[in-house]
Amino acid sequence: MATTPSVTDQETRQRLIQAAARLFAERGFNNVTVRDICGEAGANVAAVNYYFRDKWGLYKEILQGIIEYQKRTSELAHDAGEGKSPEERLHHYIRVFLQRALAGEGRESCPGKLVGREMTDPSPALDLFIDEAIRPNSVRLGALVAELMGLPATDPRVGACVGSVQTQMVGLMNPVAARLVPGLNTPAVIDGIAHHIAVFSLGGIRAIAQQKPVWTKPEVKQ
Amino acid sequence: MATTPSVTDQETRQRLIQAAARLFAERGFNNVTVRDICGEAGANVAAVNYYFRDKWGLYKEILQGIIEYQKRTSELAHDAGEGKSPEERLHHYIRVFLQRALAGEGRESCPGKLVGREMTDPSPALDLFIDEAIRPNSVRLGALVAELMGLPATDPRVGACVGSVQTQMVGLMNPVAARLVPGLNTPAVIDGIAHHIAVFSLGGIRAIAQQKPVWTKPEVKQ
DNA sequence: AACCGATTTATACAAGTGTTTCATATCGAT
DNA sequence: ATCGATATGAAACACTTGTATAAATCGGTT
Repeated sequence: MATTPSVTDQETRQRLIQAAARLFAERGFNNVTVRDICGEAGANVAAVNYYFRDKWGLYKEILQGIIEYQKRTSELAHDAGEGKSPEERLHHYIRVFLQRALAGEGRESCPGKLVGREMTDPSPALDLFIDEAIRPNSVRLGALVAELMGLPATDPRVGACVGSVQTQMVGLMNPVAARLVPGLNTPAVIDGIAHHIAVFSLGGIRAIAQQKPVWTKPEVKQ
Repeated sequence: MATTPSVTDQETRQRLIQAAARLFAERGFNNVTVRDICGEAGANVAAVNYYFRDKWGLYKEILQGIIEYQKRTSELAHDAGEGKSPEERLHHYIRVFLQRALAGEGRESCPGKLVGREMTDPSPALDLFIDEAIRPNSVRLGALVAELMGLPATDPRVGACVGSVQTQMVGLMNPVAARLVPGLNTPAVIDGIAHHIAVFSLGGIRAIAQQKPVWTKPEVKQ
C-alpha cells in the first residue's frame, strides 16, 4: 500500500516497462502512444517522461533488456548439448533458442515478437542489436556448422547454411507464422518444430557439404 | 504538356502510386506522411484524398497491385520447370520466386520489402494477402514437396517442409538480410542463393522423408 | 508537527497528422 | 469561344501526438 493500491503493487517504473514491452511487441513503436502505455500501466501521462526522459528512452531500455535476454539465450542454447555429438548439439541449440524466443517470459511480451519487428522495421538501435545479439550468435553457430561440414568456418557454404538455419527460426517470430501454426508458443509444439528444423537442417547441411562449392560469394565486401 | 511538365509526364495518379510504393516499402505505412508522398510525386497535398479517398485507399491499391504481382510470381515460378524432374522444378521455383521478389520492378520499390513488412506489421489487409497470395502458393508448393517425399499432401511432414522452404525465401525479404548479404538483389547473387536453398532444401526434405513422423501436428485447427 | 525530496496529478502547449473546403485552372467537346 | 467535367492549388480544420509545467500529494526524518 505504498502508492495507489490500484493495479498490482509494484514500482510505477516497472509497470511502465512491462506494459510498454507488451504493447510495443504487439503493435510496434509508432503504433503505440504514450497515453496507451500509461493507461495500461495505471500511471499518469507524464510518467514516461519523468522516468525515461522520453518515449525513446523507454524503448531503448526495453530493447536493452531484450538484448541481454537474447545474449543469454544464445549462451544457453549453445551450452545445452555440451559434450554431445555435433548433431545433437545443433538439435539442442535450436530447441532452446526457440523455447526462449517464442514462449519466454510469460507468453505475452515474448521477446521474439519485438525482435522480429525490429528486424523488419529497423530503429536506430538496430546496429546495436545486430552487433550484440545476432553476430556473436552467428559466429558460434557457424563454428558448429563448420564442424558438421568438415569445412573451415570461412567457407561461404558454411555461412549460407547458417543463414538457412537462422531464417527457419526467425521465420517463426512473426504474426503470420503464429497464425498459420495453431499452437505455437506452447512447449510441446515448439519441441516438435525444433525437431523438424534440426532434422531438416542436418539433411540440408549434409547435402551442401558433399557438393562442389558452386556458389562463390561475390564481391566479398565486408 | 498535359499537366505541369515538371516531373515526368505521367498521370498524377500513377506518380502517386509509384512514390507511395517506394516510400511505404522503405519506411512502412505509419512512417510515411501524405505530405511526403505528394512532395515526392510533385503533387498537391489533397491529391491523395482526391484520387484514393484517403491514405488507406492508396495503400490498399498498392497492396492489391502487389498481390497480383505475387500471384503472377507464383504461377511463373511453378511453371518454370514444367516437364522436368521434381528436383529441378523445385530449383526453378525458388529461383524465379526470389528473382521477382527481390529484384523485381526496378529494384527500388521491390515487392518483397512491402511483403515482408506487411507480414511483421500486419495491416487489416493481411487476411486478403494471406488468402490470395500466400495460401494458393503454399498449396502448389505442398503438392510438389509431397511428390518429392512420396507422401500424401496432407501429411504434417509435408507442411513442415513447405514451411522450411518458405521461411528461407521470405527471410531474405527484410532489411537485415539485405545488410548481411552484400550484393542481394543482383541477379547473379540471387541465382547463387537460389541454388543453395534448393540443394539445402532437397537434402532436408529427403532427411525428413526417411524417418518416422515424430511430429504429429497437434490440434489441427484449420 | 513541520520540513524535504521524490513522486504523481491535472492541464497546457506546440508540432505534425489526415482530411476538407472552395477557388482556380485545364482540357475536350459543342 | 463557351461550357462542363476534371484536375490542381492554397489554406485551414480537427485531431492526435510527445512533451513540458507547476501544483498537489506522499513517505520518511528531524
